[in-house]
Amino acid sequence: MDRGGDRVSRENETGEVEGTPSTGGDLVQSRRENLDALRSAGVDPYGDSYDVTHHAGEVHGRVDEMEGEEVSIAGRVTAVRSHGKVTFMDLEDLGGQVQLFLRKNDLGDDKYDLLEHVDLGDVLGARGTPFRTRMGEPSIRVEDFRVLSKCLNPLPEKYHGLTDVDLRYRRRYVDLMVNRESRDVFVTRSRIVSAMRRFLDDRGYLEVETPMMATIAGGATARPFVTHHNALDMKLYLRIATELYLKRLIVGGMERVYEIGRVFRNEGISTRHNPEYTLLELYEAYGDYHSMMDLTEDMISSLAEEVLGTMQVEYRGETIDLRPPWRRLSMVEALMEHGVDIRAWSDDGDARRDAARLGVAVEEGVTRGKIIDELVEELVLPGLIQPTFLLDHPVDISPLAKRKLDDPEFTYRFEPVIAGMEIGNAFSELNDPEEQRRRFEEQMAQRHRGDDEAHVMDEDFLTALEYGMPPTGGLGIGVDRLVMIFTDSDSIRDVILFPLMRPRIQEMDSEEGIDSSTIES
RNA sequence: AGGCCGCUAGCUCAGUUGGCAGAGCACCUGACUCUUAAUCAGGGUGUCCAGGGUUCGAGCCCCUGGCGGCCUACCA
Repeated sequence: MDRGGDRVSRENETGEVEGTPSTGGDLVQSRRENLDALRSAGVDPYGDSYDVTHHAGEVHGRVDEMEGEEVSIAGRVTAVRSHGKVTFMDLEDLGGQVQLFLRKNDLGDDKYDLLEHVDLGDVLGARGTPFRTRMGEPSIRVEDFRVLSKCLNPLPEKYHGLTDVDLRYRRRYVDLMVNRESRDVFVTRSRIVSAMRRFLDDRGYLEVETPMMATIAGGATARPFVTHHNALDMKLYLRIATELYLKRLIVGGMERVYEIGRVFRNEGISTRHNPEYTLLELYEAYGDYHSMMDLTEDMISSLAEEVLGTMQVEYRGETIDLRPPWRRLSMVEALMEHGVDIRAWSDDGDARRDAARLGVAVEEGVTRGKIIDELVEELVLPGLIQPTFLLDHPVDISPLAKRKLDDPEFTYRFEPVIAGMEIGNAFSELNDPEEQRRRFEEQMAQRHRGDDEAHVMDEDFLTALEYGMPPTGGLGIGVDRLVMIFTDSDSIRDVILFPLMRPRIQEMDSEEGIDSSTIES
């Protein structure tokens, strides 16, 4: 039959040509028509503020005690089941969802007919009284509703949701809209960070902010992003750590400081690495790495208890028990368990032979400590599922950590490991300015041998140490990775709202913004 | 950076040996005053990632490129 004809009956002042029915390929078109229809019915489809008294989840959960009360809620329409003169809708807000029960008798003909122009995904405000339907479903008998915002784009399928990972990251707003699990992850993330602040605030730590852009990118061994300041005509680096500034504050007498902030590392992207990530760093005057271990296990287990209600979390099918005390395992012991006796190495050749024997690739010219680090990472790390402090790192890969008094080739340093993932880094801070200078010089030497991740010299930091920094314990925690464990996420991108993605061609900035200095290598 | 895999309707996915482009949901038309992955009747809405090539004929085969995922490498 000719479909073009009866199609036009429906509200078509757009001058639709016969043969090109409005139902054409464009799903957006029918939504635009509904938008226009609302406008011509005198309804502003992008309405004014709405007086919200309750959340959907609250009504859903307490429907029996709320019966007869008047409530008004607002959220997105996620399902419509129309039965002629009665319509059911699911309305979803951040906290949950509840069913709307809309009847022609209750709303009147004109209002009820507006439902014709409500699409899946529209933001709706509804006022009415909670009750249970005959099927027992907690619902709101709606007396009045308003379209608060029109959704012009079609939503992903209700059953499978949005699973295309690329789209989930690029259009996070859609992901958040339709995938409750995704929303839950970010709510949890927010709770973790705020609980973290409370934990530290309660213990007398001061939250501070230090420069994100500086002329030296120190505090870690990593390649920085480079940018340029026009007025001063100088090169600036985006920070790779907050360490050296926070320690200057300890010198200044601030005693206990922390910063939760983004750091930027110009390195690879993977399921465990995003170029910008959130780092908690804290420093405590008069502490050391033992007090930092106590603090770490105390903090992380408390966060789990507070945010998740348990200290035993499920991660990738394993139950991880965060209750203190955590296992403490030195690097030397750890390798010994894998049949590597680093005490028996008489020179670097022995180290290389052991690495080769175990099939661990080691670059030419790297230091002995680096070889130990690689062996641990390769052999030990993947097996450390339960929380473990991996401790006493070699001195040459720990330029800011204090040397062990009884074993000067190693340092008072540890990395907390959970589920085979390094989630932090901590040490008794090196506070001897002369020793620090020698360490920096050694790093510079490595740099000249081609290691462009080696630490750079920071004269002002040395000057600060010369004023005297108290013995200090310092700790860094990779917040994203911690969130991964708390939310059972296998990719860091699942816990970062907008992870870095290569731009789609049409999103490329043609004028300025992207130039060689920000996308090098 | 290297290797492997993927890209088909708004979404989730099929697509045989190279022979008219498919399903479910969504959407459109109609029915329905207690449904809930509502149901019933009817309708397929497409730059098969892009550009070349082979072929009578390409979603499928070949080449180049784009984007993504996983693994390896670097790192936390």
